[in-house]
Amino acid sequence: MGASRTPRDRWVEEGLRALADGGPDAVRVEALAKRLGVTKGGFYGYFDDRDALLKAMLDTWERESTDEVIERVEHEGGDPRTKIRRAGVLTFSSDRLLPIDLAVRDWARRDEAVAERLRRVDNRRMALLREMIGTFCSDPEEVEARSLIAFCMAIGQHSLAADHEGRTRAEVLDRAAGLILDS
Amino acid sequence: MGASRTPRDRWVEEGLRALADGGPDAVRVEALAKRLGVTKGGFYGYFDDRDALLKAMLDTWERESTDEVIERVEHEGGDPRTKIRRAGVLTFSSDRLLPIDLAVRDWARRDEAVAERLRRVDNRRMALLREMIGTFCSDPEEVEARSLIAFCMAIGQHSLAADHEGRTRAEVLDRAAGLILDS
DNA sequence: CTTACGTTATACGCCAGCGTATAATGCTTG
DNA sequence: CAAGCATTATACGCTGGCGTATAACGTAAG
Repeated sequence: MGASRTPRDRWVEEGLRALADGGPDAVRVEALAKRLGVTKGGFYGYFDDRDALLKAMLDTWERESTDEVIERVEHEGGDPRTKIRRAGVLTFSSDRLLPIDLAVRDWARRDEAVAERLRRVDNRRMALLREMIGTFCSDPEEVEARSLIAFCMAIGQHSLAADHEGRTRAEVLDRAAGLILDS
Repeated sequence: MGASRTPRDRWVEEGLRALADGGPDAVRVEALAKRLGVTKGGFYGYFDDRDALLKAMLDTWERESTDEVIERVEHEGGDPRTKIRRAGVLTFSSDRLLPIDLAVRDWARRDEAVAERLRRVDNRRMALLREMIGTFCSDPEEVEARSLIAFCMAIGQHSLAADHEGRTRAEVLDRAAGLILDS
């Protein structure tokens, strides 16, 4: 048998890159083919149509941004605050996952199926936050509130264009994290 | 002279609606015409091309989401916490402005000119937050941190799909606002 | 070396959308 | 009422993108 010269995964990978760069509308079969250095000839051997690729991309994203992140966080251990920051780093400092995450969030506002997937992912992340923050904060209402704040910060900071008058964003974020994560 | 049956503003308005619903790629001249009950015939009397419409839309959005909001907030008065909440309500609870705002944020990640506009808008909002929070918090570092948190919450909450185990989002948000805005 | 099979290239029909040209329409003013 | 002019409809050419069909290609197995 001829080996797969452009395997299914390469299409998914390139699709995720296009999604990150230009949103779902930028995921064009022929454009991906061009970037892969082939024509779209082989594409329809792996996928029924463009929509099947989009689904496969979301499958990959969902798996990578939950199971793999959580597994690594649990495996590497550390105290709760360290775990929170590490989960944040793994998800939201990744050049790979972060832009995809942001694109998916915007996509979810227009596509109910995507919104459903995002809800699954966010609920797992939120559960992790609750667990970690719950170890040093006893009021359940406040645990929930702080978890929400932490999550909103992790996402929102990347959608925010404001400057900070001499301070760097990282400095302000560090101070903000202190306010939320210190009991 | 024949009165303008479909004035320039109607095109901008319908364009903003399309942007809110489907992002910049959904702003299609012929689709807007259909929704306006006309053909695209008149469009090119007002705009050189589709790109000119996009610019006009951003002009309108920029004006409405800064000058008009700030003017109303300043005019209606109240104590700082009230003003903050009112500015948030005006911008981020508006069925009209909120979806446009979120769409513009995503757009800005891919278009430097849009990012530049967003930076102007966000800096003005951030200045308002700083001023208000500065009235009950003396440490400038902490003012900046709290302002960033408040802003991230205002935006981020709408991109977040997680549930809250029996509580409503509004309840959790209220508690979170308390943590940030109480000195 | 040849065959068989999976992969890729090429060519096609189709539709959506942009921008232009030109004709029809309907106010508005004289 | 008629003329003039802005607005709108219609028709066109063009491009890009989807999905299909078929032919060329290359590699592994016999």
